[in-house]
Amino acid sequence: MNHQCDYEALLKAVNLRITDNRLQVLQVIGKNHYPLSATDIHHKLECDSTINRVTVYRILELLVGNGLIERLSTGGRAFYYGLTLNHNHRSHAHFYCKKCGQMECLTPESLTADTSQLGKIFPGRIEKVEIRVDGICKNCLP
Amino acid sequence: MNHQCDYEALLKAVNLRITDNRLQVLQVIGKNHYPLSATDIHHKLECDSTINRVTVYRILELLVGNGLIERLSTGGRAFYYGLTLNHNHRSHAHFYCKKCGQMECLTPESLTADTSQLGKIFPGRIEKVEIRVDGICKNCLP
DNA sequence: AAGTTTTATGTTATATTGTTGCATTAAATG
DNA sequence: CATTTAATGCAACAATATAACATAAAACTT
Repeated sequence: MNHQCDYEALLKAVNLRITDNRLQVLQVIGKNHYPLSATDIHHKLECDSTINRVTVYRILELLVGNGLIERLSTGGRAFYYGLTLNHNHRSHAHFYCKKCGQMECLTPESLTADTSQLGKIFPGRIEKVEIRVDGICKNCLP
Repeated sequence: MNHQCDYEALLKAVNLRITDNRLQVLQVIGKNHYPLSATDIHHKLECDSTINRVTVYRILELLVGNGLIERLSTGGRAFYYGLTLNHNHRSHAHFYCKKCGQMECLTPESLTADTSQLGKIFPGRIEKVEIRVDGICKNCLP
């Protein structure tokens, strides 16, 4: 979503060391306009580097834990990852095509949730609200 | 959610044969007041029957396919299953506690989504909208 | 700068969840 | 009752993620 990010700065901001692998993972996620799975990311990186699959998982976990990326669940079995919302990346829902497995970002306007009541009445700690639309994307429609 | 269901009638209504295993799976899901994973369901059934793990998965798939139950994704790795919405079971969001892994149904009022725009502008086929709140439930709060 | 500690990465093994293929049992149909 | 079809069980497999331990790289200490 956010093509011009300074990924070094992002890492620095949360006190993480800057390594090649971390930058590459962030870059792949950042320049993609929809969320990717760990396998997607690993495949993209394998083209020009030799990063290990497990390292990808570890970096993803680290970045999620530090709030730089977010982990989305899908109608399928894998998690997908996208850059965390920021000033030029507002909260939005996602569409998951159960045929091709691709995630798509929906515009913030197309689907909005009113969470104002929830915060008042729910007794636990709320960390995030995930809205996902499942179906068949236009490319996979018969 | 819906304790007094006639599960035989539900199966009949969608032209599925009535078997003991199917009834038991439906009963477990139906009498539970929050969605359960396949493993949860299997464990509950193993107490007084000997149903196979794979059979549980197959029945769940069948029931989802026929619209009797719905499959929810969580912040974790397993799918959870609950009875499909009906007249006394309105559409609602779910809360997932990432500590104990339990799902909770939220009241329909506490969180509502406006999907009116989406249907108009989205070019693919929309099958469902899933809203999940992740966090820590009150029992797991420190 | 050399040695020590800490952190990041790689490698292999394992866990979890779900699915497939095939044999067997049970039910429905003729 | 014989034949076909459907349901279940069992064993193997597949996909995704994590854990345990070894090694490499970086940071820190003297």
